[in-house]
Amino acid sequence: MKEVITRFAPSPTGYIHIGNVRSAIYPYLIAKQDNGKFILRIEDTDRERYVEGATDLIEDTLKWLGLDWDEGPIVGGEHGPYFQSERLPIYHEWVKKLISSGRAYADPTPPEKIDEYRKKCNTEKIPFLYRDFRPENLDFTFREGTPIRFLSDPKEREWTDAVMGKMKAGPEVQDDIILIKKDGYPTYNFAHIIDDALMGVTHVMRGVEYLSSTPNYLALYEAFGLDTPTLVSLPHILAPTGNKKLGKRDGAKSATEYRDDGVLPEAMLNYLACLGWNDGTEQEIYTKEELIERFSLDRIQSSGARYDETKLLWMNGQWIRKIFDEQGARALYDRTTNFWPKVASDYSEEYRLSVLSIVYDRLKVLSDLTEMTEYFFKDPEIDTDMIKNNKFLKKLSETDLESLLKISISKLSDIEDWNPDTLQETLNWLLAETGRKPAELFSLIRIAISFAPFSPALNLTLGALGKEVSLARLNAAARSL
RNA sequence: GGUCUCGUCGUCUAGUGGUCUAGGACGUCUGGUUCUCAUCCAGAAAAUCGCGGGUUCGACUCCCGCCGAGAUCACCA
Repeated sequence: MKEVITRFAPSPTGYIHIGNVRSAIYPYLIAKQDNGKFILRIEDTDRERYVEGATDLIEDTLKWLGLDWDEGPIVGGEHGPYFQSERLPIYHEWVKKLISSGRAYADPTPPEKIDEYRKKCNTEKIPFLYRDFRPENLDFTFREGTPIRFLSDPKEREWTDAVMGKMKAGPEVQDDIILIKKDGYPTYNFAHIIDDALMGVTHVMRGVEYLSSTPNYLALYEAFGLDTPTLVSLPHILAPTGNKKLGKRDGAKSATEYRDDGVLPEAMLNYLACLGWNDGTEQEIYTKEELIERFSLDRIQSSGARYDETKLLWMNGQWIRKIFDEQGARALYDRTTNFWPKVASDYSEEYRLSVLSIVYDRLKVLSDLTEMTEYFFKDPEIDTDMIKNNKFLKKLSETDLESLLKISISKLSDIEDWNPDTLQETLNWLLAETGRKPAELFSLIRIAISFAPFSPALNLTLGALGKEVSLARLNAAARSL
C-alpha cells in the first residue's frame, strides 16, 4: 500500500472562509493517520481573480489551526514548485503529449462564436456540448495564444466516490474541455490532474461541486494513462439560513477573524471536523491527535451540514475550560495576550493570571475578557441607580444600605490574611450578624466593588482585588449614597 | 431544461430488518449550586424517520414512484 498523500489546493482569490477550511482538515487528518504527507499547493492560474496577499492568509489559517504541510510554499519539497503559475512549462509539456497522441487540439474558435453555439442550444432546449461544434479539420499543433482542447471520447463511465459511493455517468456529460487557456495558463480541470499525479497524491478531496465534472477528469486520467486517485467529495457546509452553501455573501467569516475574536484553534478544528463527520460514539470534544486517530472517510456524511456558530462558541467554552483544567492556568493565560482591556497592561502578569483564574469559566470567547474584567484594573464609575434598582436592594432604605456597607467595611478591614477563605468566613459572619439574606448583602457588596452586571463569586472577586482596593471602593460607594 | 447528489428533533447527528414506545449533543424551557453572570448538576419540551406504494411475520433501515432541496452544464476554481 502506498503512503497516503493528500493536498489542500486553494486559489489565492481572497481569504479562505470557514466553509472551505474543512477541505484542508480532512486531507490533513487522513495523511497524518497514515504517517503520510499533506501538501499545500496554490492554484493561481486565474490571473484576473488573483488577490495580493491571499497566499499569506491561507498560510496563516493553516498554521493557526496546526495543519502543518509537509510540502508546499515556505517549506519546499521535492515536487515543487507549489505555485501553479510557476509550473507552466510542465503543463505545456504534458499537453503536448496529448496533442501528439491526437487527444488534444488547438482551437482558434473565438469565445463569441462559442456563446452563439451555446445560445442556439438553449433556445432549442438541447444540452450544449462543444464536441458537437468541434471544427472540422482539427489542428494538432501546440501554438501559443490558442486555447488547447481535449478531444473527448464520450462513453459510459463508472467510479467510486469515497463519500458518495458508486457513481456512473453517461457520455452526455463529457466534453472537449479547455486544457490550456489563450493566455497560456492551464485550466483547473487540467492542471490539478497533472499536479496531483506528479506529486503522488493518493486522495483527492474537494467539494461536491466537482462531482459533475468527474467524468471529464476520468477521461483525462485515462488519456494520460495515469492512475485515478481515490476521489472524495465533501458535501457543502450550509449557510445559517436558506439551503445554499455557506459563502462570503452570507457573511462567512475567515478563520483568522475567529482567531482574532478569541476562538481557540482547537475548538475550530474540533467543530469543523465534526460538522458532517462523527466516529459513531457520543464523544463531542476531540483533540487533534484524537481526530487523527479516529477519522475515517467512510463516516463522512453525504448530506450537507448547516453551520451553527452557537455550537462553535459552546465548543470554544469547553476548550477554554479543558485547557485550564488539564494544562493549567498558565497555558490558558498564554493564549489571552491580545484580549485584556488596555488598562490591564499596567498590572503584573501575576495579577492578570489571578483574574483569569476566577473568570475563565464564564468565557465563551477569549475576547470576552476585555469587558468582563475591566473593573479588576480600573475603579468602576459609581452608578448608585444600580444599587437602588437592584431587585434585592430596592426594598432597603438608604440608611439600611449605608449601615450595611459600614459594618461590612469595618469587619472586612479587620481581616489580616486577605484570602478567599478568610473572606468567606467574614462574609458568613456578616450574614449572621446583620440577619440579612445573602441576596441582599452580597448583591450590595458585589455592586459596590464592581458596578458590573456580573462578577465571579464574591469572596474570589474580593480576594483578587485585594484588601486595599476593595475597601477603597466600598468606601467610595458608601460616600455616594 | 439535461445530468448528478442529498432528505431522522429548530440545528449537528446515532441508527446497516426486530434491542427504536428513535439515542446523544447544541439551542430552548424548568429546577438546584449562599447574590449576579457563567460553569456544573438534575429534569422537560422537541423527529407519525420528506410523501405514497410495495417486499416482509416485522421497515427509519430493502425496492419502486413522487415531492422537496442542492450541485453542475465557463478560456473560474
